[in-house]
Amino acid sequence: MDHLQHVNFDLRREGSSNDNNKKGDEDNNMDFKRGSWTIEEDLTLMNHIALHGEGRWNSLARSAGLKRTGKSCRLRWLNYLRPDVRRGNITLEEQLLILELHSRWGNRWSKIAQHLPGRTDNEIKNYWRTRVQKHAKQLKCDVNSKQFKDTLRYLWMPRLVERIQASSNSNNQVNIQQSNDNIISNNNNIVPNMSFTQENYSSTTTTASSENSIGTQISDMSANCYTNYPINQGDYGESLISPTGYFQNGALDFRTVDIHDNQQNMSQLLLDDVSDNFWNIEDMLFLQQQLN
DNA sequence: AAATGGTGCAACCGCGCGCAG
DNA sequence: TCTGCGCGCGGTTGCACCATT
Repeated sequence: MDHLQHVNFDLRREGSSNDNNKKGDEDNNMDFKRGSWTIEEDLTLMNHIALHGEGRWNSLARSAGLKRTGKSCRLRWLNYLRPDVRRGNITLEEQLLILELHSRWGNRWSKIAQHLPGRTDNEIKNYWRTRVQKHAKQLKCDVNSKQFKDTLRYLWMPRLVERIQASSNSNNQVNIQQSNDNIISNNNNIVPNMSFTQENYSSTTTTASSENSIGTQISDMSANCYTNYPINQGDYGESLISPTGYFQNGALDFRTVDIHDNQQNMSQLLLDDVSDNFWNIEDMLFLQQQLN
């Protein structure tokens, strides 16, 4: 039960308090339990939401008999217990989408998450901080610098597209419509018509590594998100598939790329770091090709 | 085998917005 | 208009796990 690995951690926060109780927040009230959620608490919350739906989190927490703040319940539900939440490795397609959308919107994690089915803003934020910022740090440049943004935009993202295309060529095509019919539930609050027990608990909190049909189908779907995935476009004025226009019709367009403008920067990056597992040997060769 | 350091990620925090009264 | 509450967002924290020494 991989997803429960952290259930008992963070006990240091148990019972701690803070005087800044403002705006009606109950977060710092000593009467509320803090720290890791137990299986029993999870089951209580899931069953209550299954019966009564979500929202009005403070009163929900009270009526469910949970000694938790509404905030804590909401967070637990949205980031962990929702049936459609998807955890596990961020796929290449999702990485590409995150980079694209972040280049457009910045740290608007929830907005970005709306376009990655099953992914939470917290998970995307964690991905950005642990992966992308790490690489910026290793490349000795600020994550918000033009240098690093250019690296993402002109080298990392096209490279991801190449990898996606390479992998999609070797995989069977997926019936997107079928996936769409069966899966698309992002942005909707799903209240399954079932109650949760300890026995079916694990199957309701899916992980990406599990071979359940939902995880597989979502993965299949995301594999095609740059070609024909009918994502909810929300407030996009133009195509979500190619927000910045680099990937029109699924094809790379380097017309706007003047790699030589960044030649000095990129050369310095190459000198600075060749050891990272993201910028592997293949990537280094690719970068050098672009610079020559 | 033990110690140490790095990483991933769940959970917490403060802040601000929107809405109802 | 003002006030309080509910909620969501982005940033931060710190433990468990894992790899390395």
